Amino acid sequence: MSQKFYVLDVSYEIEAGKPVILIWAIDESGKRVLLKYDSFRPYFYVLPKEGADLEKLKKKISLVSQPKSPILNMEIVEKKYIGRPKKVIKVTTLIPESVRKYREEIKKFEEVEEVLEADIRFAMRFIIDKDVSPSGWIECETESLGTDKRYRVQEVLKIKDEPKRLEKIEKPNVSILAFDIEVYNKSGTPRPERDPIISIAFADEEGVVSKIAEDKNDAPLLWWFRNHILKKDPDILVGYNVNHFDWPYLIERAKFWKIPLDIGRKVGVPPSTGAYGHISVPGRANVDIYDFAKEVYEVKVKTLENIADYFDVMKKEERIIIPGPEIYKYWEDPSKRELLRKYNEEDALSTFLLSKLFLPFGEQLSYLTGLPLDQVMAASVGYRVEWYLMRIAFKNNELVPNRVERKVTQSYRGAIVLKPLRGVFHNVAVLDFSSMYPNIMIKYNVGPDTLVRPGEKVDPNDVYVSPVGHKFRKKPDAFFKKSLVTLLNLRKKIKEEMKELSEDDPKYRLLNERQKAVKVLANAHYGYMGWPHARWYCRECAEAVTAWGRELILKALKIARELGLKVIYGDTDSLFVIYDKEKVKKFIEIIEKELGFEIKIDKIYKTVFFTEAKKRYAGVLENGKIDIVGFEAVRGDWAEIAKEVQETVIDKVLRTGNVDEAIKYVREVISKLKRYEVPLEKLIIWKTLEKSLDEYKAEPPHVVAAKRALRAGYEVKKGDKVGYVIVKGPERLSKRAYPWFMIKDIKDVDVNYYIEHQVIPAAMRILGYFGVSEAKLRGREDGLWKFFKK
DNA sequence: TCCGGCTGTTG
DNA sequence: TCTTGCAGCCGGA
Repeated sequence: MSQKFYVLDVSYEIEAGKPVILIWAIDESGKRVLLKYDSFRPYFYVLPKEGADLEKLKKKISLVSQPKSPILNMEIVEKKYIGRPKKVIKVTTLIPESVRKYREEIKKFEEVEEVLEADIRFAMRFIIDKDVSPSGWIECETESLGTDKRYRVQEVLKIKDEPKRLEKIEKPNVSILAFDIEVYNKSGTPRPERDPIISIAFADEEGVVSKIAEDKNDAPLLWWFRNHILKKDPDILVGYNVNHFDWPYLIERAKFWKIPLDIGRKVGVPPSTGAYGHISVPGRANVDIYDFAKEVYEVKVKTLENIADYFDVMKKEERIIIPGPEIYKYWEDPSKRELLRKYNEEDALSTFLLSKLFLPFGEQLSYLTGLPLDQVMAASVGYRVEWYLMRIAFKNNELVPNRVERKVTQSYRGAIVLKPLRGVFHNVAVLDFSSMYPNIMIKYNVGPDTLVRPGEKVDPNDVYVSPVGHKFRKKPDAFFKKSLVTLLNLRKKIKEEMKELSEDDPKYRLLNERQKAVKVLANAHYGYMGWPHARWYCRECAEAVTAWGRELILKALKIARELGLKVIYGDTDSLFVIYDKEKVKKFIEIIEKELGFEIKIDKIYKTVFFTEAKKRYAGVLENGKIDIVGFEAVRGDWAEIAKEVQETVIDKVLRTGNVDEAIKYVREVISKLKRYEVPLEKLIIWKTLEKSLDEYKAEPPHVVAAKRALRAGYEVKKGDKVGYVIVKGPERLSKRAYPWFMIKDIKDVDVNYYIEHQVIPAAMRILGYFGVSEAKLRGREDGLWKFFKK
């Protein structure tokens, strides 16, 4: 009988010398099962050199066959390689690990041009070939193998026929368990070989539980951790920054005590490091919520508290926050241990609540790309696009190009940014080309397969010529075009389906996440082409796309002016115009008719303000909300106090036009600073260490502060955010930068720096354009001051 | 006073 | 480890 299964993860194992695909799944009744499929075999392609004798080559390949993993089959197949038809030999073997060895050997043959698709992991190969989607459904004929002590599932089943993809949107009840650990860290950054775990908390649908270590022996805690997961048997494990902190720490501590950490669904198998630096747990999806947080760029300092606060999951004012460097104190003091427990539990709970919010999108991205849920968010944007493209390639009989090491090649020209008209404007419409780059790629059939290479002869009627001279064949459809059309049509279909549903239908929510995932993938295609690491890298293609984009926006600008629309500003695919309803309507029609692209009103500003700087403006939207773009207020590398001041000034000036009140407000903040009444946390400046400390040529403040933290015993590495504060003293500024947690007394802080270099510049950036002088802002009269300065 | 290093942003 | 264009701070010559 045919059965339906929701796929959680796909892996494989070698059983009796043969590979068996393992599909960890949930059946329609909610039973956790393991499906075994034993008739899939690893393979790769051999692309012969021009004119090579294929039969001879086959014989030569058969000679390298090894008994442990013999070459089972060789077949000459017709494929396409970057759009050109090719005859290749498909070589099938037995053991996935042997593919690499065969590749290295066969690559050396003089008749061989390239060995292709020999670097696709076996489980992914299966997912692509059988069109299986993790976080989606399959249907197949099965035979029960009953229970099996080796696997922690309710039933093991053997797939008797072929697993078939099933389009079914409903989701079974997938169980989520969140956890968080706290560790002892008296001497700065905790070290697992020395510092024990002092508290662990779990959170799920049923609530929160935790356990605190009684002494420095954390073995009981580790056993409790293991047994709690096994008891709960979650499908998805979540945590915050677990891939780079909690898991490596737990694994080290478990090693120290020789405690088995086999918390997955395979008995005796501990977590291991996966392809994208994530921790892989057999049979469960181990998901790091930090991977979602990374992409929430509205939140600058991405601590769990900040992300949870931003998404209204747990407000900062309503919870306990213990600063990292002080955690150990709460454990050492018995009267404070309950606070530590509370803190730990609130972290686990907020992680759980965030996972409910984020996972649906991750599941849809997983469904589309084919990457299992635990990998898809850990993988970078480029890899997500690439796995999606590999599925498209398989469906179109296209060979997947190998990854090639490329030097940092010459860069290319990007988009156009118009110089804004300086000042305050009312009733401004922002007109945006819809999906400009994807639509250019589709219209001009852009791709490495249609690109006319130097020396190739073509009829001028058969190609599109970009403004920078690159030519693309009009036929057949480019590989990227197929991919994009598929995505754009899918999005249309999803949106139509959504119209039939009410917004509180769970199916609506799922479809909405899916259409968002589709959009993300489509929009990343252009950037992918310009990524030197991409398999389908094509610099000329990316260059042509931006060139067509520039042409398009300039043509639109001309049309707007001819219609008498006043253009204030424009960037890449948008034009800001004074909103004249009739003219804008006409403009949209002309763009559609004459240029063949869709342009839409994205938003309307009641008031919008520009300095002469590009990519910086602020406005009040029709709904009354303030929108700030580019200015210090929306950057993460300015002190909170400066951002707050600028935001308030913008609000006052744009909404009420009350410049005097803004001045009064700034003066008050300056006075507060002088009286040390602004809390330290609003004075921290956060910057990322983009390199490791010894790579810096210069010594900017955040590097100086980072070095101080390092000397104090804190681990500081590339990619970390460093929060520093400027203190008083005679030396130059950077020498006075200290890590925020090393400041003992707020009176050590150089408030003058914050007044002169943070608050006043941030306020003046706006007020300067309303005729306010720095002297006036400081409370002095204009005149003499100005005279002396000049 | 100018330039390069550096970061975080932009669409 | 998806792209380029841009502003602005800081140190050092």
